[in-house]
Amino acid sequence: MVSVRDVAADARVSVGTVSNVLNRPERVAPETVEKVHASIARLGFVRNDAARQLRAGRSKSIGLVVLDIRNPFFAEVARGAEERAAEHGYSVLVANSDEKHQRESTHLDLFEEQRVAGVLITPVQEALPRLERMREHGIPAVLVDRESHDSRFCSVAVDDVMGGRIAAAHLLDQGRRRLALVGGPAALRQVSDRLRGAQDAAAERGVGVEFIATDALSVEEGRLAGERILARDRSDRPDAIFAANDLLALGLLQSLVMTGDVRVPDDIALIGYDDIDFAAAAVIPLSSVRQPAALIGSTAVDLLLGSSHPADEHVRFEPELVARASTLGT
Amino acid sequence: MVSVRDVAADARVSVGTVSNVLNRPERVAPETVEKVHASIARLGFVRNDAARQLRAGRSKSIGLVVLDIRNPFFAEVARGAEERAAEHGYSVLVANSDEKHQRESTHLDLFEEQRVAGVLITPVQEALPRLERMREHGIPAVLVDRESHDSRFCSVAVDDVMGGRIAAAHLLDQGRRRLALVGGPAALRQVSDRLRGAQDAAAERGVGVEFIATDALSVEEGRLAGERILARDRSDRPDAIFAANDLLALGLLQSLVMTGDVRVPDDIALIGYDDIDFAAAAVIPLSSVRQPAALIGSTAVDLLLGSSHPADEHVRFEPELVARASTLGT
DNA sequence: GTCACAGTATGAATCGTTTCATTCGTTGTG
DNA sequence: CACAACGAATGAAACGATTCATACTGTGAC
Repeated sequence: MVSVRDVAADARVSVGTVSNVLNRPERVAPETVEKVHASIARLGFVRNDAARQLRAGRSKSIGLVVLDIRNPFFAEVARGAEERAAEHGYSVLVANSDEKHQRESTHLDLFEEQRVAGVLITPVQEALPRLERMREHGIPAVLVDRESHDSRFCSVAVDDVMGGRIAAAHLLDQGRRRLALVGGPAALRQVSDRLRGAQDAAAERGVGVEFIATDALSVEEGRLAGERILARDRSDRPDAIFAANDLLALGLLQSLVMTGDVRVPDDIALIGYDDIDFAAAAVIPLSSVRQPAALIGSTAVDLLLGSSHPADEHVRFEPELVARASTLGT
Repeated sequence: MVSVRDVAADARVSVGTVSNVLNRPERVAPETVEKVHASIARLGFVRNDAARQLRAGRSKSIGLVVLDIRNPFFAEVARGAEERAAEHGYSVLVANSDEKHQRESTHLDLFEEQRVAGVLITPVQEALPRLERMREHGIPAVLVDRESHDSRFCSVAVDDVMGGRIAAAHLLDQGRRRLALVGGPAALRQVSDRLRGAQDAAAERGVGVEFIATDALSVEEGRLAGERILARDRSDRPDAIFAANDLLALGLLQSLVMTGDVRVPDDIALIGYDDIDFAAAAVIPLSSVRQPAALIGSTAVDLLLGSSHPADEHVRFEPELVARASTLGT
């Protein structure tokens, strides 16, 4: 493997000069730069990032921990983050927690060992103590898709309580009264906040919200929840369902409408959350609550790398109702 | 920042012993192990991966370059790869080429600087020379979702020509004769192979296949292609469309069915490719050609890390027709 | 009492890059 | 002609973990 030393020898300059050519060519005489570049090309030299990092004490990577990369919402967040990070000369390491503490923790360990410049994370639950410790070790964190007023972490979030409120209010406006929220695990802030918002909106009109728990926020879990609802007596079913995300909603559609005998929205109105690309093309075009995914990702990077910002800046975007056939009828 | 040296001092042992506790505790006396662990915990020591890598000469990461991480097919491939890699103690760095040479190349540069253990890649076009050079530098590659008989690289692929054949044959079986393939860029092997397979199947029955080019394989591009088709005279439209992937197909559905006046499958039958989760829940449940995404990812990792395998093993999976309403009618 | 040996622990050398205090050489000025 | 000043290049030190040849200790055998 060829190193700066080899390049230096080949170009008949010192290693320091090679390094300067690489990092601040303006301090090196043009013809020397030329000469060194020629040697680099001839020998096929490739900088060793590990050595560079070791010296620098810090890597040029940002860790991103999401709940589920298969959820297009998070895929989009990741893309937004990646793009902005690249502009700053950083790259993004994406890790999946699969909504599991254990996996989240393992990934944070890895990120710590890599001395990432910072971590963007959608915590599974209360990961704050762990993140505090990391910050003491010089690794800052930005909470993504998650409010954090109490703590001293930056955060980028969409108001999930308001989102839940918007979704439920919309269902109520359509004349529905037997509301259910499908989602889980309940410990996820996304789920509990959206539920709370829905309950608030419902309570104002004197109705309650049933909570139908799932093990995860996936299409498959949505399908299973749908089957459980189908197993009930017709009179015992909700007349409106608010799914905690679009994956669940699409799964629900599959079992309720396609294998079941439920008409949407006639029998049950359905609204999802995130407004992923696929929602608009669903069997019954899916109403949803839109979040600016890519913007969330890029903003999180800005907060992490921004030098001017205070240690606890909170950016909050507003969710937006996108009403389609699944709640409006034809 | 606390280092092995600090731990050693705190535990009153040598740095070598600390390292041994970390890496081969069986060679260290139990009580010493105990003592060192206590110091590690007390000081909050975290191993510096850069230093470790520098010494080792190689990282415990695998680079994965996909065309588009927002495509659930690739998200699933990534997950499959990640899971298998974790079993071997490796992690996966996912990078997006967005079907652009430039970006692909930049990511490969980065991976090379990081001395990754290997690269899994779905090349944008002919990236073989570049990959050969990387192999000479000790970084092996496995081609993903891409045949490679000519070269000496391992590959994991699904027979795209056969997939195209299956899709077209199915459309022809439904009595369609004016076939079109929507996809692009044409330089992508995925696109050209699927087109070729479709043309072969069509030619056998004496019909041709129109090629409707798109700039990318995305929902948005599908929408645009749909609009272009809608702009045509009714009599000039195809009666069956084979979309090069499900994203395009879902975009086509959106413009053809939801904003346009086309009935699917009555006026135009539509089939996609990949059978992503969302295909089954589409406005018209989408027929598709299924590929075992997660298996592709995990197999690629096996090929890369497998010690026994020859340098040019080729794993090929068979695509599978999944016929739904978008080609079958109700 | 000596020797061999196993079980542990040691610490200097190493990986490849960057940094920075120095040195070198040239030009311009008084 | 001496000296200041500046641009350019130098090379040793440092980053932190791992490795490996060596040293130490105590036990059992002869």
